[in-house]
Amino acid sequence: MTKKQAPPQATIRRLSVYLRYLSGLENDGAKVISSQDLAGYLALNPAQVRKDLAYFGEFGKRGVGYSVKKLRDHIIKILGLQQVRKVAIIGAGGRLGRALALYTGFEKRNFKVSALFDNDPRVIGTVLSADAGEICPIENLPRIVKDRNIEILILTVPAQAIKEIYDLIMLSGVQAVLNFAPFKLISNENVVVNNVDLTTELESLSYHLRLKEAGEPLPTTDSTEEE
Amino acid sequence: MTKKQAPPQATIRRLSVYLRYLSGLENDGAKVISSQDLAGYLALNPAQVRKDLAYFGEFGKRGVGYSVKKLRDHIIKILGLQQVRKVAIIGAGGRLGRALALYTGFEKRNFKVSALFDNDPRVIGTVLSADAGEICPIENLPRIVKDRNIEILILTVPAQAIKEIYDLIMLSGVQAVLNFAPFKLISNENVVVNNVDLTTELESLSYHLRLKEAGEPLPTTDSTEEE
DNA sequence: GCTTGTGAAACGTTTCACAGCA
DNA sequence: TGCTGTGAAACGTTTCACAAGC
Repeated sequence: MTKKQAPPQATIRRLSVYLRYLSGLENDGAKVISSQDLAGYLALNPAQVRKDLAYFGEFGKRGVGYSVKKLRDHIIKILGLQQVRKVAIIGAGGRLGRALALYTGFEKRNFKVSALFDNDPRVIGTVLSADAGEICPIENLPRIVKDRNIEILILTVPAQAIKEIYDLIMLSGVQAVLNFAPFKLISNENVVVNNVDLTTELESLSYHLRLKEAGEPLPTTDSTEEE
Repeated sequence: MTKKQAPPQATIRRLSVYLRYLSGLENDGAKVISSQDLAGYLALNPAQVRKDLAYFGEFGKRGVGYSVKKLRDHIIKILGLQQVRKVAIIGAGGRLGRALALYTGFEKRNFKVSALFDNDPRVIGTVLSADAGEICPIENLPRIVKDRNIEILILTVPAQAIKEIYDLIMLSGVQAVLNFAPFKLISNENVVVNNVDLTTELESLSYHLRLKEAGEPLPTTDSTEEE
């Protein structure tokens, strides 16, 4: 095995998808899976699956495939999912924030919503779940993040709130942010940011609708889509 | 001007981001913006901004920049946002579905939630908003999509529901899907799909946290997507 | 002067094709 | 035989660098 280079971001995301599929396979009692089968299910190229996994070691057996259980355990380790990751939601009084605060799917995947924040006095003090406790004022973010060892912040605030919270986030020392707010947060050396922009998702779909309206029953094989 | 090739998917998404920024600029009274300034604000390369725009025409003036108003209008046309796009939510009884059904931000961007679906008898018949009317049984999806000219479906259903709804979606003739459900839907020639996977977003952040724990340097990346 | 539009170069990711091994 | 692991090729996107034009 030679010197490995850093895996692409896309590889990390696919690992997460492989993991979910492998968990299902294990429940069904499957012992072994080939890159062919894994790729087929997810509409990927088998070589890509093998490359993705090879970034992290040699997990397969030639002529056989990958042990479902062993591969699953490896991916859990690679993604750092053995331990519970504590999460806080900023903007917990809004619709999306509340929905995420009450969403139970995170716990199944080892993420625990452990604090809630908002700046609206009407919701501060409200209790949405036992684990997360009451909604706290945003000013308390740095202290509470440290007290409760929060590792990930989920942002669901309106656009104008960014000015108010950016410095507090940086002060908090948190290292990862999942941003649903309608502005792009840039990763820096201290904080990794994943941006999810619902408007952009809908607008990119609108673009494809417009393309079809414009009538491109095509001579050439187009395939404008991605994952 | 020579033969244009198809713009990358990433370009389409950036157009959506440019559009939001341009709208803000216009409110602030700005008349002209350079690729330099636009790129600076969004942490992009100026050449990339120019290339993105050049896929669709020559909108700028050399030595000057781009007219904020004209560029904004162009992007609206490119993305097909002049007209209202009707949206339906499948899984409107769940937490995320409800939050999106009640979210008012879509309307501001010209998307109108015009129908709601669920398969839970306890929520069918419930009215969440005047425009969307009452929550309908999923069986009615194909008929209602056609009756109300729904163009985009938003999926917020649990994993096991896919078997039940996949054929109904294809039958409905809808051409675009925004999928929040924890399985990957593949685009085909009839339907474009954007996948947003909350678990994958969190797990990729967990990977970066684990990297830092292991004491490795961080390549600053960011994401979106996807897919 | 300044900024756009664009070929060409650089970079990154995916796919191919096959050696190596069970 | 069957499937993995991997260099090399193919492909796609981003960045550079500069000619063209205001």
